[in-house]
Amino acid sequence: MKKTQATIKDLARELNISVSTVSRALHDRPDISEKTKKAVRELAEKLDYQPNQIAQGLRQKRSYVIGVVVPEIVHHFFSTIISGIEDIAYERGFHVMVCQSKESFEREKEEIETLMSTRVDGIIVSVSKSTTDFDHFRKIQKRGIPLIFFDRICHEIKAPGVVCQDYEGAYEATEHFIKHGRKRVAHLRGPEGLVISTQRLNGYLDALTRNKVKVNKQLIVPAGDIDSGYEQTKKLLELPERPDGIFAVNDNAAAGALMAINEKGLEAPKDISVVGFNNDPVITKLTKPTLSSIHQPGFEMGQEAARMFFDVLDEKNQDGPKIKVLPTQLIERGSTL
Amino acid sequence: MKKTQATIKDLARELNISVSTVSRALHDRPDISEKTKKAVRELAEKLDYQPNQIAQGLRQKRSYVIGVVVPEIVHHFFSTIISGIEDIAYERGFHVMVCQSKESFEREKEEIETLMSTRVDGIIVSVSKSTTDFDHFRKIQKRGIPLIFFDRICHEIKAPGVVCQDYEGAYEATEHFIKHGRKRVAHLRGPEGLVISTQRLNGYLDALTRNKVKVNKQLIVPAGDIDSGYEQTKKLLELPERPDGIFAVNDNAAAGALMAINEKGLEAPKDISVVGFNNDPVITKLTKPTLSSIHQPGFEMGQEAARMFFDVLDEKNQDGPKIKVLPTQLIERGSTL
DNA sequence: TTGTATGCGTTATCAG
DNA sequence: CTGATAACGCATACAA
Repeated sequence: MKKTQATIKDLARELNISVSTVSRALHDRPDISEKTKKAVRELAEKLDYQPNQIAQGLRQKRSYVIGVVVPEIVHHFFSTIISGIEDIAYERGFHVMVCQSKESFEREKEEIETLMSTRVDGIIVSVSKSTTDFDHFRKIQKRGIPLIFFDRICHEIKAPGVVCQDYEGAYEATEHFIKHGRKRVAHLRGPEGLVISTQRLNGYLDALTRNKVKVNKQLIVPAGDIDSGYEQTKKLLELPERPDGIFAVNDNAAAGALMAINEKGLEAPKDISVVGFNNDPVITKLTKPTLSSIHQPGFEMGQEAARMFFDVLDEKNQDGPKIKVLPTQLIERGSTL
Repeated sequence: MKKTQATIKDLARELNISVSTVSRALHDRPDISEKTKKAVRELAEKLDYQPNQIAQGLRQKRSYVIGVVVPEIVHHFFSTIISGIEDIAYERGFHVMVCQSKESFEREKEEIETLMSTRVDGIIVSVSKSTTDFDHFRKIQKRGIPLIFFDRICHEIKAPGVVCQDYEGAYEATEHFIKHGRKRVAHLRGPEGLVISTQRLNGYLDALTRNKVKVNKQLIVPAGDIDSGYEQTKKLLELPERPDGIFAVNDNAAAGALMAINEKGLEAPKDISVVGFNNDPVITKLTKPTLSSIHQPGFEMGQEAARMFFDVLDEKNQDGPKIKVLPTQLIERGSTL
């Protein structure tokens, strides 16, 4: 016995009717008698028939697949977003194909190329750190494939996107320090060229200046993971006037900062307050003390990105691409007071 | 101007040759003149032609997609495995479609159903905690679709799989405690019914008995995440004879255990040693002290699972489904001595 | 209410 | 060396 999946042809042959009748019965079209519908459905059940999406896709020029490109799925934030995208996609019978750029421009280009060759119906992207050329995104649009950005969007390309209040979150965190009397607030900043880094940096800078605190460039250093957060903070603590607050571009860097602080025999938040970004459920729980952080609604961001895709697909976006901004929120824990 | 992707037909029309010639030229068949090949290639380049994988798939009864079902992509271990699978898949021109069961049996069933309807060429699964019925796996095989298990395999189904030395890792960890004079070793165990839980439990039990340490059932409690690890350890520390070592089924539970230990004013590893499982790069760094853990080769496990899939596809597995066991390794950090 | 014919983009078979 | 044609599985316009 050969193991093959049943086709409508098989059903048609067995029932002595035409394939089109089978097709229509399966789709519950009104112009088919209840009797044949029932017969078709029963046989389909019996033979465990499942429509071949490949064939359907070819016919309807649609794959029912959304391509998603993220820097790394290991990051809690990105995997949460993927779940959000899936949530909406599944409601509409779409699947999600996830690719990782691993923060490499070359890989990002390749992944997009292969997604296009699988004829995904749309591509949702968070751009890699190292991407400075954007032709591969233009290519997507040139082919008429809906393109949506999330989190790390690309201002050079006219496309819808979802971000969260990076600027406002950073502003809030920084101002929180100042309101509690901290005057030497350091910033562990993200990589240059990434919009979110700039936004968070700007929020930090503006919060300082608007609260009449002088910006000290020595206190702005790059750090994006535990190790660099640790190293950079170690250096910061050597400064003649060491910081009394640290706002980090993400929770990993903030965790590294706390390690350096503890090692130095200092105490957070008494000597130095620390705020991270992402509100990672694991990291914020494990640091000593627990880490205050700016919460980003990752799941909702994924949902929104998927909705934007469907809006483009349904041609609902009358008035050009919009960037939607989702709210962030400072979650206070042990590392601030 | 309509935005459509160029097809083989477009190339043929433009060059005044037949589609079959174009197809053959594109595939670099020997029976086509260099001149036409060159012309075709150049035009393809110019029109940015990309083969339509949907059509190719229909024709060749192959989608070039591997379906992967994991409990949750947020876990570092699983996302690492996915990267491993992708690594091998991409070499062969295959893509990976990842689904999450979210530890729900129902969702696992659904995801597998939809993967089959997209006509994936194979399915690689790590079974959910709540799965106790296995008919959906049998269905995959009944349809002739290659099925591979990894990490959380299913002994009831005859299929190839990759696991790591869960038993041996647990044995090594437990014995390590005993060799260092610990006699009251507790175990934070995983959920019942999961093979890896049982394996790790058995490794723990056997290490005790073979080293002539009496098993104390009070010291075996369930815990799989930070919170339950914390709560259960708190209770363990209330025992008249509190444990002097804790072997946890994963790093999250171990991290929770360390929180309880620190809170109680005890010190690891002096008062209690702790070993986790997974060697999560973030968790093991952040606990106080840093967490010793059993390393599992996640990336390699993914690679191996993918290789097994291709072996089935290429009909290379002459002698029935094999279960491959990858080595684990105790990585010592601050929480043990 | 049902059947016939056609085409989606590609590849394989058979002619020439 | 190249072309015509059929087929993959399905859906739809058009007939009947």
